[in-house]
Amino acid sequence: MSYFIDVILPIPLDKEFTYSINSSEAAFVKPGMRVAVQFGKSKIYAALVTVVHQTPPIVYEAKEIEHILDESPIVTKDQLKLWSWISSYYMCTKGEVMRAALPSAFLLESETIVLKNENNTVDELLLKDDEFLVFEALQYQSLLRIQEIMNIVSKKNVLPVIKRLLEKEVITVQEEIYEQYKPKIVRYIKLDQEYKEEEALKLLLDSLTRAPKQREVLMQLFTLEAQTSKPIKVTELVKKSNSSSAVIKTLIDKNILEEYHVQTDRVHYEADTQYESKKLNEYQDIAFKEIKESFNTKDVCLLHGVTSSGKTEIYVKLIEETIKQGRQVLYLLPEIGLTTQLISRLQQYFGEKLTVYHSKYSVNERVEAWNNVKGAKSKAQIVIGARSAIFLPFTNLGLIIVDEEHESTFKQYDPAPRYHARDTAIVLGHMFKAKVLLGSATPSLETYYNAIKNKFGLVKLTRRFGNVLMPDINLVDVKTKYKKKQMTGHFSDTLLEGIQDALREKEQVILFQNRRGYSPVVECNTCGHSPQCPNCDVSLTYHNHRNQLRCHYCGYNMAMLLQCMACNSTELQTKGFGTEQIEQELKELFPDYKIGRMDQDTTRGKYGYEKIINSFEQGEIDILVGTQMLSKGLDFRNVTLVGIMNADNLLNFPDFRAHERSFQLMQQVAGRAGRTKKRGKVLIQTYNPYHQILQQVSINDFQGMYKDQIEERHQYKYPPFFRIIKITGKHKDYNKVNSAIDWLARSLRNSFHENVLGPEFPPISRIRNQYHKNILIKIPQKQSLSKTKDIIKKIHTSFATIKEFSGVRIIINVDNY
DNA sequence: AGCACGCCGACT
DNA sequence: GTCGGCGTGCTC
Repeated sequence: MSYFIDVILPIPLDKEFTYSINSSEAAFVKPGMRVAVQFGKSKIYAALVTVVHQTPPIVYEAKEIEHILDESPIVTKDQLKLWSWISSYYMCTKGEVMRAALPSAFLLESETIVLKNENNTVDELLLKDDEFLVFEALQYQSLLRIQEIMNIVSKKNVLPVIKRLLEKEVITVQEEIYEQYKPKIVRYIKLDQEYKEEEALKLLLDSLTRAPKQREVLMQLFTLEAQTSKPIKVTELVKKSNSSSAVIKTLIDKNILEEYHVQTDRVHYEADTQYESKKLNEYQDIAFKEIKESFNTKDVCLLHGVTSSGKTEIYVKLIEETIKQGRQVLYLLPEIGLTTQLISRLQQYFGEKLTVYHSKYSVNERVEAWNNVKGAKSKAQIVIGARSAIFLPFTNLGLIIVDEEHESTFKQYDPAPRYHARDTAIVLGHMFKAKVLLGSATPSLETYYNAIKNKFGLVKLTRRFGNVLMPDINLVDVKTKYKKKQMTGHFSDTLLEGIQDALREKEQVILFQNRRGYSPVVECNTCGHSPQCPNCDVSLTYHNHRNQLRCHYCGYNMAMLLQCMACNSTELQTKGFGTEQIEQELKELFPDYKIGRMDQDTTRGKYGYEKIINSFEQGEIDILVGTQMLSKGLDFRNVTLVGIMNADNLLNFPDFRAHERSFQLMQQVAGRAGRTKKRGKVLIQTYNPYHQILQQVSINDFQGMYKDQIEERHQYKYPPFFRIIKITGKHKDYNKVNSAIDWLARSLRNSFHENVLGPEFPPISRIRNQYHKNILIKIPQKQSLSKTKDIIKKIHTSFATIKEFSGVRIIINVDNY
């Protein structure tokens, strides 16, 4: 009897592949295990088994697998179900989902290594120069990696060289695969059984009088053993006894000491004093009860609570109840780097039961978290993480919390799968019959619509914690301020007075400017030319700090020009402003105060955020200037003034969500002000103070904003009334994308008629030397989603057969918002 | 995605 | 004349 398995490979191919296995392998292998398989001529991948069966493939001979990689499945059936849902809903391959879902340590790949061919004598004269270099290197080194060969011959394409050397039988090659995950082993030490008797011990110590070092080690070991019942680490003993590992090795060799190894986890928190969770105030308590009530009839509930209303405490109560039932909790956050404050708070309540999972953890740490979740270990009962945490192997999920539900970072944009973690979490919750709580001070229109339409429960929390008042928001009309000459740089007199007042009271100030760098455009005063990025269709942004011009899309940079590239005029002018310029102006205006800046440029590195946040918290910084980052869940006690430098560039963004986003962003930033007793103040500078959205922001009118925006969405056929799929073509040749996407749009129009928008070049049509062109497909609610996707797939397939358009990359983005 | 195979320009 | 550029097609 012959056996076969179907596997998913971690590459963007739509098919599953069939390999053959023998009967003993068939008895062992189960769906969800990884197997190493050869794919193509040389590559070996870790593939994931989905089905074990006995149907031989018809048109080809199945290859055999290399070997089985796991003792037991690492991926659960539920996960495979979720993967399928993601791949069909977001129109990507299962391989792409696999790549996103598994910690990279599970995705082994092979590497070709080059060895000397021992059973052949080489005539060196027959070798060419680069071949000889490799041959010579092999005389000193037993094996070479491709990377090393590249360095030796200083070429990037080394395959022809290797091929020729193989033909001349100078070398052999091997595929080396390795597991990246290495369990962390700790060496412990104890006294050999033989010396447990006091008599024997005494004799031993006497015998060591002439080896004082060894004696000292033993004495220390006794002391340590007396102090604690825990096992003693070798490293600890070395340190305490001031000796070396050599001494200990001698003792081990003499069979006086015995060493043993234990596998431990890298990630663990000290289970320091566990705080009792705080008692809820009356409003929180009502909200808590309402949420539970809504969970009786609905699976999803929206908690709409104004900024600093104490949503976290409610989450904590819900988490407590869920883990009491022995079920797991998933807590999703938009960006984990920004939320150390929240994590340490949760750690105080839940201590060891909490696992943090995100991309900045090492591959090994992630594997451990994965295994702990899979084994339903108590230390992973609560998982807090960014969007990729939805891929963990939960077995008994009871509650999912999606905090800051409106955040766009929940949607993955660039590599496929282009999934939305909030929406996927709802599907995941459904699979486990778990409850999903969405929390936000400024819910997204889609979610709020679902809540209004009774699809989700809706619970409101309108009071700030401790009855702190909502901040007082004022609009400052900079147009008249300029006319009346009441502006200093980019600051209106109103804003400056506000800052001075706050500083005088020893309070802190946050200033928001949604653009980094010094100025986004540099222009020649004589000829009007402005330096552009050579790879992208954008002006270069001037960064004063490094005196550089930088492209924010591809990272291209050059030294700041001294004269215009077109006319050699030395009169160059900067236009527009970013955080850097605000920082500089502030330094001149308030030389006695410390100014901090928080944007992508200052938060590089693992602890970039924390450094700035900490020093702001400690009061080392008086005024903090920053971009969007400032809006995300930071909790500063002493901030009483928030200034938004320029609201207009938010509102004028060419996107159907621009208004909603602006509202959310400004509300969130405003929410940073006045979190304690004193009422906070917010000043918004704008050229357009009568703009509807700004008016609504200023009076906290979420309902009004919702009503207006939802009407516009309805009128212009946008979500939640229509679904949207965006199709983008990319190619380095402008004409090629242009005609290819036009063709695609025409075919799509045959099926979807007026619901196909475009094709259109985006405002920035070239990024990294690739031209982009977009098509938008709007899908009415009554139109079947799956049929629509089938049609799109069919058109895509026939598109792919047209030779003329080959090389044009097509990106399909479902719910591209 | 990778990688091999195959066809055309720029160099020893 | 070869080297190496990239377009094309396939992978169980």
